Amino acid sequence: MDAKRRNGGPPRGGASQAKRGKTGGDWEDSPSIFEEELALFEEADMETEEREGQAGHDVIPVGELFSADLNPRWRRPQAAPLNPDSDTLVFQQIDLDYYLGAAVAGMPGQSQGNVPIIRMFGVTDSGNSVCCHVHGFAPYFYIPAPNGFTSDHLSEFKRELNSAVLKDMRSNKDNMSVTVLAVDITRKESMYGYHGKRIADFLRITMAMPRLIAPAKRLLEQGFKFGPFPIQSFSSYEANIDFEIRFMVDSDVVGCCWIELPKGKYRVREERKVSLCQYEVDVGWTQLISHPAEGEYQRIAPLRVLSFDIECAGRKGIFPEAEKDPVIQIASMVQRQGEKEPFIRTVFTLQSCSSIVGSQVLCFTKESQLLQSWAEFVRTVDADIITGYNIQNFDLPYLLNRAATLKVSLFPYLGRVQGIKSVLRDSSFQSKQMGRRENKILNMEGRVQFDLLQVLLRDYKLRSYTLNAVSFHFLQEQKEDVQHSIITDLQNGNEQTRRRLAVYCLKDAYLPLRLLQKLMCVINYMEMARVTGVPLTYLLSRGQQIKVVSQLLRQAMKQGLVMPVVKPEAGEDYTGATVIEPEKGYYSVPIATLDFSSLYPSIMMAHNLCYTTLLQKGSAEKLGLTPEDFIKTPTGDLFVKSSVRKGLLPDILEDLLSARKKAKAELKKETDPFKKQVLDGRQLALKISANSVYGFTGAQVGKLPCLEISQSVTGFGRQMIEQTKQLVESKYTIANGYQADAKVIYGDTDSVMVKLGVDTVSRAMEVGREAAEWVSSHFTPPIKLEFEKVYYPYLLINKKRYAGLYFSSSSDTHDKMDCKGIETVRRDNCTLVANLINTCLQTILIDRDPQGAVAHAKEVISDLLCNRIDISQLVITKELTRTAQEYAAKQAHVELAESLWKPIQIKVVVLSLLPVVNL
DNA sequence: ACTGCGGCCTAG
DNA sequence: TAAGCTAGGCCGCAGT
Repeated sequence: MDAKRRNGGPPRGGASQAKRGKTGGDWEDSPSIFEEELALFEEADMETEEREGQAGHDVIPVGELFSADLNPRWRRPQAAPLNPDSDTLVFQQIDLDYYLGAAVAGMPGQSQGNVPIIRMFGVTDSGNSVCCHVHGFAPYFYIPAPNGFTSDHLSEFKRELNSAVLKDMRSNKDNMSVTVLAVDITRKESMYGYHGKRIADFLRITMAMPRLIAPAKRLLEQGFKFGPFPIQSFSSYEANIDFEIRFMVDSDVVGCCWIELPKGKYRVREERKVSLCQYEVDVGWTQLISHPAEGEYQRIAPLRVLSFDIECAGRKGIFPEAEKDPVIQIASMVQRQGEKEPFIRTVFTLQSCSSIVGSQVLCFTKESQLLQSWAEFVRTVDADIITGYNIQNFDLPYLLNRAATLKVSLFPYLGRVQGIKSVLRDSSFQSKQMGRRENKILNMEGRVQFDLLQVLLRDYKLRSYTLNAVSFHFLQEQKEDVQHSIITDLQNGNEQTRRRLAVYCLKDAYLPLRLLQKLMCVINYMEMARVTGVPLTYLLSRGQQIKVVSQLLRQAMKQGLVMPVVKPEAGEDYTGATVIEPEKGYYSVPIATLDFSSLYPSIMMAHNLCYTTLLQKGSAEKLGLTPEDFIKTPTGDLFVKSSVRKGLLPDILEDLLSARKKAKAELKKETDPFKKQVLDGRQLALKISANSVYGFTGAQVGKLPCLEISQSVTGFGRQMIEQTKQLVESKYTIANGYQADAKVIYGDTDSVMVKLGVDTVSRAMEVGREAAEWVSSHFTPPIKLEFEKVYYPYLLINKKRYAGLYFSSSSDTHDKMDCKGIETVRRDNCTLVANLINTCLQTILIDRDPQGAVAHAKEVISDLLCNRIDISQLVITKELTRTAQEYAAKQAHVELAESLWKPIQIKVVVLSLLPVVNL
């Protein structure tokens, strides 16, 4: 195995070897479909722009020379002159960070020493890139003012804290003298717990730099003495907020929103530009206008998305190492967001390469030239988004290490800020949800790295994450057929064999673009950034919590509430949802399914559950509240009603869900497919966000856990599903004139499956709808039970394991066969088991032929026992999914299942399924 | 043969 | 320093 990973290669081991057949050797055959596709791009190009043309079939023997002007399309459109006195600058911000730098004269904020400066990168409607330095915003946090504190004490407090922080510094390499910029008294209230709207004095402590917040907080916590006050320990508020988030919340900027710099309010940098962007400007942080993503500001700028893929020539059987094995090709495709096709298609090759219609081939004689030129290409194209498959953990690190080995000194400047070197770091990211994940991180200021593999790992549960498998799954398309083991041979062949490799490489750069488009990743992620208010990059690099924090802070600020810093400590788990004991069996009658829509969010809204409404022990008495003022939840926790105070979380949830309703309504009306996609992405983001609020309150090792909220939510849920069962079973009875006594045969968390005793799907739908409406009337809005679907027939195997034919749109034909929890949907089974069970289920549910299912199972098992089935079908996916990353990175072979999945076990699986079917 | 437990993955 | 939640089936394994 010479070079590439991620090629869904053949399993190792004897039995499957024979099936390989089609390896290299026949590369003189007719052009592949992909080549024809490339050629079509060429034709389209010619039509649209005769004069320019991409000279797509050109082969450019670059050799020692490289000019960034080789192709006029590489550069962004010429930027019109910008006059800050008469022109307003409007751009969509896509990346936001901060740096420490010297203050710029005329800008607000400290003028001494290094100051934190927010930097926004973005693109204008005309496709010009912008780098905007935002000045004057400084980090801060709060502490409650001690008793007796007045404004007379401010300067003393400030002085003492400043000197304490200075003394605490191990080294003061910036030679700072001022660490505490300001201390002010403000009227605030803690968001944790209801205490009678008791607004109190808080000290707002502004620090010179973000990294000074933590030591200041620690010193104040440890016990701090100043002036006449005794030594005391201060709890802190909002001292754990990322500086970017702090800025965005305070300036009402959300991720990927449009920013307007009004004329006369900003300055243009001509000389002393530090970025490669076309416009570089300075602005005071209060001068910029942030537009909410509504109306015309829902649009997306023509961002440049660059996808690339590299090939390296490894040694036989050794995974390529950047210190030893050369990079031989880099294919790149660049597409403007919203367009259908990439407008730049190019491949950089080492040694000569025959032409490829529809793409530009640049040939280099020296690898170092190839690398340097590609870096130059990236800077020239000035991509906003960089994508590819596993670029984060393979391609980019490899290129960087290779360039370092070859001492290509100009290579590692891939960001948009001049002079900032891209360096590699290791990071480990750990969460209960995703386990520990080791990642490499490469800084590329101003460009968003959008590794498709990472997106898929986050958002999709797949059996295999190889590019080939993923492409097949989503696009019904596969990679070009080149075995990775022959890559080195292709390279060492002639310009024809290298051409074949280049086509392969181009396709690997093209597929991520196609997938990005098909899955609407860019749009969906942007909408998520807009809805939750975090920068786009956070969505791939951070967890769920930061999104809730961002929303919480925004809502809290409106009401003068501040968020406490809590020390994380794990405690006892709390009780979750109820799963109704299933009446296992095969049902040849329609089963109606009723669901509470957005159960947990609607519980929180209906009962006003929030940090700000929680009555802690003794609070009710202390505040003299009457029983009408608050409720007692099923877990015995107390919360004030919205008549006393409306909670923040219900507010957030209402905003999210009403925005979702709006998006769905607009979606219905919209005809433009592109705008439709945006709206659909938005409603999805809104739904996900609403659902993650509950999880946030229950995250014990989190930013602000509140188990009273989360356990009350699940407590209400348990009560509701129980009550729903009772209601349905008490109303739909023979005694009440119905055909039969209804029976809830199963239910999980927010749903009940009801046998209504009707014999047709359409009747089940009618009664189901009616029942849902009637049950809903017993609950506080916005809690609502909805009719969702009918299963007919229905096979209930166990808790969380069932299958059925799913009817919802029509009562005549089923939409699909729905399988939950069964081997067919689990990724820890070999495909043979999944396929066998799937076929059996189909036979049982669609053909209604359980005997046939048994016969089929027996046949497969006997085939297996007699070695009539290719053992390669027994390849397991368990290893693969667990270490999907390493798999993709190393092209690890999957193992044969013999050790784990013996035929006998398949028998067991099948037999556990079939008895339920009344054999 | 049974039980308890950890690992894995799913349902919701 | 950063990390959404619990319920629960089923497998393999160790101990009795």
